[in-house]
Amino acid sequence: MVESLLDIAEVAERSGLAPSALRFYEKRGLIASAGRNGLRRAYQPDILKRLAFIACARSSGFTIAEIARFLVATPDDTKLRARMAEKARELEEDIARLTRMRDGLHHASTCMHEPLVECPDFKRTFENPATLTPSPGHWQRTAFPAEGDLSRPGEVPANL
Amino acid sequence: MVESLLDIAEVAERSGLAPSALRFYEKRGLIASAGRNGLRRAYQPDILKRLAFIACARSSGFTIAEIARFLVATPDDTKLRARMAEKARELEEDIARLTRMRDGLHHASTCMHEPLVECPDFKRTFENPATLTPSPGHWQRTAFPAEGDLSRPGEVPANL
DNA sequence: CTGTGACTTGAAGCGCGGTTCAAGTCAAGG
DNA sequence: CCTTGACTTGAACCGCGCTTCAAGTCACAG
Repeated sequence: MVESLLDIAEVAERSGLAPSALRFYEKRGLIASAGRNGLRRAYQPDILKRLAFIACARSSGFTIAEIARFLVATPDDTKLRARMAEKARELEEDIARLTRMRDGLHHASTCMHEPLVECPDFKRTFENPATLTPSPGHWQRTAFPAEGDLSRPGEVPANL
Repeated sequence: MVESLLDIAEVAERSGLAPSALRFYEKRGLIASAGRNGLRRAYQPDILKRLAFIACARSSGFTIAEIARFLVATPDDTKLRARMAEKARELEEDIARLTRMRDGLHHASTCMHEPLVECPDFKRTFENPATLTPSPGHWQRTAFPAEGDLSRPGEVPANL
């Protein structure tokens, strides 16, 4: 049982996270190592599930600080639970927005309008009611290629 | 017709964006002013729709640079269109992940496990197959309160 | 003509989520 | 024993998406 522990490198590889990210998460209280082998962190195997949850939460729009709070939450923490319920509702909106965006993109990828954003069908997707703008303070990002040459499709101003 | 133009302050108010953000978007090529009144930018009313689209795209995980490219895209830009289709597929995954997270949160907000993250039902939500980790390079964020005292629910390490 | 005050600019700064770096430590192999 | 090399640390740095700041310009009121 003493030997079921995972080295940080192994955790990094299996989780897809950089070792530096693991140390960063530890500093922020998201994870903890089960002990050390010399200087080296040793993790219990179930750290991987925790990391999977963290990754899911991160990509769902939670900050590191939020996740840290969620991870130590107990049933009597009513405020946090209220916040969870609120977050669940926010996620509904996010889902609606993403669905719109997906539909819009899907159309744009096959539409013949010049330029694409001027297509009436496309615009209609974004014209309607709520679910367009996120509740204040709420966003996301996706790093674009950096690899692969998608970085220069439209010859954007390129200023700065 | 010459008087249907909007002042930057008006656009800011109606769009919910800060004037600085509008200037920033202009610098990045996302928007353009229709002209100037003295020094002041004057915008055509339909800028608001464009901004709504931009906000939706931003909150769907697109970077400023991506949006800039999308906004100038034409039907013959096959690479970009391929990327759009790919993005649409990624959004499917995002939606699946958000849906999971929503369900997990919804359960956690009414569950009696101590601590909440150890609830088997909750864990099961995140245990299964794909749709857990985002395709590499892909994330989002949500600023937490800052207002309202949610900032200290679990007395997290507080280091740093 | 003289404020006033909302805009203009470029440059610097900020918060987040890490990565990178220099310098140090340790276990294992030869 | 000494080397090797993967880990350790704290601190510095980075990219993104803005915001803030100092200094300047302009339209309009009085």
